[in-house]
Amino acid sequence: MKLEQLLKDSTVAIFKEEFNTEIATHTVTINITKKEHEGDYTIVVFPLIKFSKKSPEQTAEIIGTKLKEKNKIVASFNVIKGFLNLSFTDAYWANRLKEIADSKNYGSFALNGQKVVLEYCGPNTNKPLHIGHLRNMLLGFSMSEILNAAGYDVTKVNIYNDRGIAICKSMVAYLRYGNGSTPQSTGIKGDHFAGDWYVKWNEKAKEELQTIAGTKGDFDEDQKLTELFKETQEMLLKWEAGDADTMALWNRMNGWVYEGFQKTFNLLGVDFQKDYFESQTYLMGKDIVEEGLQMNVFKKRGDGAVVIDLTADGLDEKVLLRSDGTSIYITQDLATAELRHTEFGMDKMIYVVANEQDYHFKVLKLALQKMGKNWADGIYHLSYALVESPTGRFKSREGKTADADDLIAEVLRIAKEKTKELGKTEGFSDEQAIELYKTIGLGALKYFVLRVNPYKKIIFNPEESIDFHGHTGPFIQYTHARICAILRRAAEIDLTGFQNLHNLAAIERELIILLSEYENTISAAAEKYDPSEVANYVYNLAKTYNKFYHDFPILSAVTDLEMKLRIELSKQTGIIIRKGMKLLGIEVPEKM
RNA sequence: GGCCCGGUAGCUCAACUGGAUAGAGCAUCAGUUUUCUAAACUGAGGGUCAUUGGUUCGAGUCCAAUCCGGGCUACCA
Repeated sequence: MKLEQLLKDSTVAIFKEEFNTEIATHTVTINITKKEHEGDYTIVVFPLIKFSKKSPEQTAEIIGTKLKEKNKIVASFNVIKGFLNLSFTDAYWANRLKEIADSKNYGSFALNGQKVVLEYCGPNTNKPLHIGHLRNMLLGFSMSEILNAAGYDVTKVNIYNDRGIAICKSMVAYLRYGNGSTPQSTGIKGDHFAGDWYVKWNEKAKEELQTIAGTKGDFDEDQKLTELFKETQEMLLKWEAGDADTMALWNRMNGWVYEGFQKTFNLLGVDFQKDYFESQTYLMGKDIVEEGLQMNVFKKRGDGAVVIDLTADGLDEKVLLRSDGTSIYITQDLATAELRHTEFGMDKMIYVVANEQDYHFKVLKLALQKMGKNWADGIYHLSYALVESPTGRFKSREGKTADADDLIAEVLRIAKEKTKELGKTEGFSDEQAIELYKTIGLGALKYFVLRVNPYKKIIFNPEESIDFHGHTGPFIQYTHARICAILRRAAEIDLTGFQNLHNLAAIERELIILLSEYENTISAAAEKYDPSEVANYVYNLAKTYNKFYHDFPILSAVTDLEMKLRIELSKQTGIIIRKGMKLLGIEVPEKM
């Protein structure tokens, strides 16, 4: 029985008995008691006084007295203004720890029968992954772990933007200047290799523009005047016509890119159960548009374009199909959504995509809902803000790219340097040491990104942002390593009966309460689609443990029972830290 | 112009969705190792929660207006 629920139900019953009124369970608000006051949980009685028709103090006093009478786990209570602070018996908390220790799957909910399709990453194949993808991947992966723990059946999918003018630019530049080089021959990672030719294309186009009169100074427009661009457009037409040579080159180049991406995915520990390719979906969508027209949800405009009128919903009239009958992005997305629904029959579909596309996803969801597709109610756009450098947005055109691979490499380098400095790898083999640098470096990076609420932008300064002290991944990892050290020494100790210790220190109770809140944290993170809930929870837990660790002897506790309980407390804290960090996609070392 | 999202300590972020004296970390200063890992712990200073009004027992949180910053408002993706 959940403590909160018990308190709420009891309070409702008390209102019936004492004040002869029915109150709704949700009017009883319960918080964890603030540290400066005595107590474990607090009932805020202000919302209840209109039912009790007594002063806040009197009401609190009555509820407190009756709660204590009815529940022997209530040890004492105090009333401050309208706040009823309840303390539970140490026996209750010691048994709560026992309960957590005994429950095998603490922190992973039973399957709830709901299916989720979660799309994330969504790279273009003409350039390497950048810091935005990094935030996307970390959020997406963590969200899938959290939803899994919350009982959902999650399928992770990726969609590759693998066609169009951009990849053709890479192909043309490679044909012209590549001389048959390959990632293997140059030693360049495949996605970077393809990206380099895309950069080359832009350089060459600019060179060519200097020989052309009548430019407007707008590269997006001017580039169309170049021979290079014409060649690229021809390439695109040949691709669309399925020309054998073009397809072969396209396949070859994209193959390199996927190989490169896969390395990054592996390093980060992210994965997908299914890949979608724009090249396979870009022609789809005519059917669903036709369906919408039949239903009179969409309409054909005078110029032949198919549109949906969303002005009543505060949006605009939105084109869904070009006047020449070809698909655009939204057309594909409509079709892909429908396709996924037939494939998976999911209850929720989550798109992890930057907030630049908020409008797009509103349109997508509304259009499908207006077509009467009930499953569209389960569409959720996990929108996240951009990652910016201290001087503003990272812009590839200004050469201020934040390449994901570079960033990861930099973090690993710093982790190695700092770890060696502290002499933490004594007694480690070379492989173990490298593994540790990776764990710590990635831990720092991932935690840095995930501790922030998704809708808030992140200011990222590669030199300064990665820290290993304080509110960081390595701080939490370190706490875990300390716990492991204790447990190694305590391996032989029989912990049976620890719950019989019935006088706990404040910090011990605080720790048990925190452990007790873990499942609530998972629920909150899943409901809000927000991994930062978990990140902040785990930090809080680690910080509290460190204080406990500092203030109390564990292995050399005075009594046997104290020792047992403290070891168990350490053990459970370690387990929850490991589980919580896993939800963030972060590993924790046993030594560091 | 319209719509969406931000604005909290010098910096990076919290605040249990309307609850108590707004909390952490970094940075600064001062401390804590013969005792389980000092990537730790303790203490100090640092705040007009962008501004102004409103709603109520109570507002960083809700409403209105204003000011800053960003995004969208494409038959691009």
